[in-house]
Amino acid sequence: MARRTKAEAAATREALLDAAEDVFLERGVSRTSLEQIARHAGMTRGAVYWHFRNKADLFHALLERVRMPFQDLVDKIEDSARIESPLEAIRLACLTGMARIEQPRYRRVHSILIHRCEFFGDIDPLRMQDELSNETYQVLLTNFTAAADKGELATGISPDVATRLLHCMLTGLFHDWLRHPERFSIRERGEALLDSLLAMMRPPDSG
Amino acid sequence: MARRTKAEAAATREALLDAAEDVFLERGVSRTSLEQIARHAGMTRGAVYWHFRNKADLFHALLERVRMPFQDLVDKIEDSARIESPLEAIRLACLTGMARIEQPRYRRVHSILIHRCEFFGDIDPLRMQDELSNETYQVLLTNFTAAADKGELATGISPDVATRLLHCMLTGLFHDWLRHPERFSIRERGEALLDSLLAMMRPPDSG
DNA sequence: CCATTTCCATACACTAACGAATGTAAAAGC
DNA sequence: GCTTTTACATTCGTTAGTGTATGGAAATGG
Repeated sequence: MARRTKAEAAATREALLDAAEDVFLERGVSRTSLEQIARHAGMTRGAVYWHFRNKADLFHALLERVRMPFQDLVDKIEDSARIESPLEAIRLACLTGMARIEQPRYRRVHSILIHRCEFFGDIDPLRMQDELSNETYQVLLTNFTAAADKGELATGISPDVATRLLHCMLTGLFHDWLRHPERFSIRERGEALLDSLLAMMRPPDSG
Repeated sequence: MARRTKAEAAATREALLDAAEDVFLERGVSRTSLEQIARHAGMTRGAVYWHFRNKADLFHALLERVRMPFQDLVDKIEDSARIESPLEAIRLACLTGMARIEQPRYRRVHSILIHRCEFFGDIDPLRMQDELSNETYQVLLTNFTAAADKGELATGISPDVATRLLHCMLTGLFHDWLRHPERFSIRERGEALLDSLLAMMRPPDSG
């Protein structure tokens, strides 16, 4: 086979990553061979070993394609809503996050990470889940604390409890949805649950 | 090596299952060989292939050891609390479930199922999670519906929303805890969150 | 326009793991 | 007490997957 142009080479690299996404989702990471990935992309293992060192390196590249700068998302939210109300900032942050996660590429990669792979090489899904979990927890906590200071939380509901409640609800919703993403829209159901929970947290006279 | 008595044979079978639990947790299911399991139990692969057909059969036996009859748990709860209040029945069911899950054997097997294995053979962790999820959802829904009929839910909170909120919170708490079971007790933190959420759901005058 | 590099295909060696076959000594059954 | 069965250990053949080495043709740079 002949050498490709640079654009073609970049295209086959993307095709390999796309194929890996497909086969990983279908068969699980450990059960898929590099041969299967190459065949699914219309290539051979030679192409795989040219673009990536091994399966772990390929997997790492898969994650890189969806690496979302979490702090950017937080900053954007805070810029637009910190002047108004912390609870509204929380609402916007959650909605934006869910909208992003619903995009096919993000959804598929998270599905692979959580349901289709055990830890291997230098990649530990548990650590990645943990980091994301802690980040959202911290953001929620600071905003709920600010909300309490502004009197947006009902008496008897501490920022700590509010944070843990919402945090658990979000991760639970995420896992339930990820098991069957076709059954419902996480953005729609998430918004309903989020609004219900936030309404229950507000002081009784603010309805 | 000589033949063992029936009791000794049963003991080595349990030892093999114990060893499998250990190695599965440590290395993940797909990355552990039957040789490693056998060695960890002080045996050889011959013992493994005598007691089990293959790795899938061994894994199946692992699950059988913790197979909890969910309906029994539900019935026991309903027997003891259906006469009083549906919300109290929910509370008891959740507490009992969390206490059971906190036992080492249940915890370890669930950790393996969720974090340490991809689907393989006839075992699909997603299907098992889904069944458990649906069962708890149905139990919660019927009890929350009964609670609404008895006026135990605040106006504006439908049984449907209440069910989904608590259900998401429980699965989220479960996943958060299972990632680091040593960080906190799911029973203690779960009870606090559960009480907070149920308090927010009750009509305002019932405090 | 020529040498070199690139992008992949093909071929090869090597290993880990499986499953079956076989060996074996003691326990169970009668 | 003799045979049969059990409960493993040991050995062996086979295969799937990996990583590397080599080949080749076209693109790229000068």
